[in-house]
Amino acid sequence: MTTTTSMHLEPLDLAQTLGCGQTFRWRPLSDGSWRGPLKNQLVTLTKSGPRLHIASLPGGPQVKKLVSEYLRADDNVSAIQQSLAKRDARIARGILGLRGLRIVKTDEWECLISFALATYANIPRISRMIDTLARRYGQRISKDSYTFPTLERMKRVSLEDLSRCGLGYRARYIQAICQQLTLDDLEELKRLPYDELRDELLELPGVGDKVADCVALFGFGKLESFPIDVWMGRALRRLYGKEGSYRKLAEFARERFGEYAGYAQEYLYYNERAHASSGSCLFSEERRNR
DNA sequence: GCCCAGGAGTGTG
DNA sequence: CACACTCATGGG
Repeated sequence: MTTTTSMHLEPLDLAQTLGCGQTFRWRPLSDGSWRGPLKNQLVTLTKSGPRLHIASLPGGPQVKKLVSEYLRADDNVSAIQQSLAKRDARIARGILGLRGLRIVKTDEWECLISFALATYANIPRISRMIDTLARRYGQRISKDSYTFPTLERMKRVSLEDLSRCGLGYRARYIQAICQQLTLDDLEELKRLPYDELRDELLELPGVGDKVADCVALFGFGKLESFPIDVWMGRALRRLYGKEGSYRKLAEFARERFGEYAGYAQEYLYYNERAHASSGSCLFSEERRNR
C-alpha cells in the first residue's frame, strides 16, 4: 500500500539535487516529481512551495525519516552557502541559481559500487549499469523498480555472470570488491574520520582518489571531501588558474573551501557542466520522454 | 564514424 | 614525483 506524508524542507530543488550526478537512480516524472528507490521502497518526491510531499510504495511509518536523512535535512544549507560565499567570490557567483542544490546522503554500499562503476563513463551510462545490476540481482519493488543488490547477494555472483551486465572493464573491479569487502568492514568504515576512511577505501580494487572522495562525500557524509574529476579539473583551471596533480588540487580546494568543500565542489561541478553544454539538466529531453 | 565519459592500474623515467 | 599507456563500451 502507498503511504503519503509531507515535510518542510528548504532550500531544495529536486532536479538540481537528484539529477546532477550525486546519485543515479532517480528519474524525473512529467509533473516535476522525482521517483527513485530508497532502501526497500519506491519513493516519489514532489516539491510544492516550502513543502516536500512524499509518496512511497509499499510505504511505512519511517519514510519521512528515511527521506530526511537522505536529503540531509539537518544541514543548514543557507548558512553553509553564506559561509562559502564569504570565503570565495567565485563560489558566491556559482551558488546563484543553485540554492536548492543539496548534498545527499546515500547508502554507503550502493555509493561505493555506483562510483566504482562511474569511472570513464557518462552519467546516463552509469545509471544504466546500475539499473542492470538492480534488475538482475536486486529485489523487485514494483513493476519496473528494483532495490540495489545487497553485498551478500553480490558475493554469490560470478565474474562470468557479471561480465554480461554491460559494465566493460569495471566488471572485474566490482567482482573483486564484493569478494574482498564484508558487512563488518562497512560498519567499521562508518566510524572513521575522513582521512582514515579515504585510506581504507583506496585499498579496494578500482577505487582511486576520485572515487574514494565521492564515496566519502555522498556515501559517508564527509562534507570536507572534494572529489576532482575531469569537470572539476576544468573548473579549477578556468576559474582559479590551478592545474596539477590530484593531491595538489585537493590540497588547494581544502584550504580554500574548508569544512564544506563538498558543497563548494557541487556548485563548481554543476556550473562547469552548465557552462560547457548550456543545458544544466543532465537528463536530456530525449531521455526524459522515454 | 567520431569523440568523450564524475578514472584506475601499471609501468617507466 | 610526473607522465604514458591501457582498459571496454555506450551515449551524444
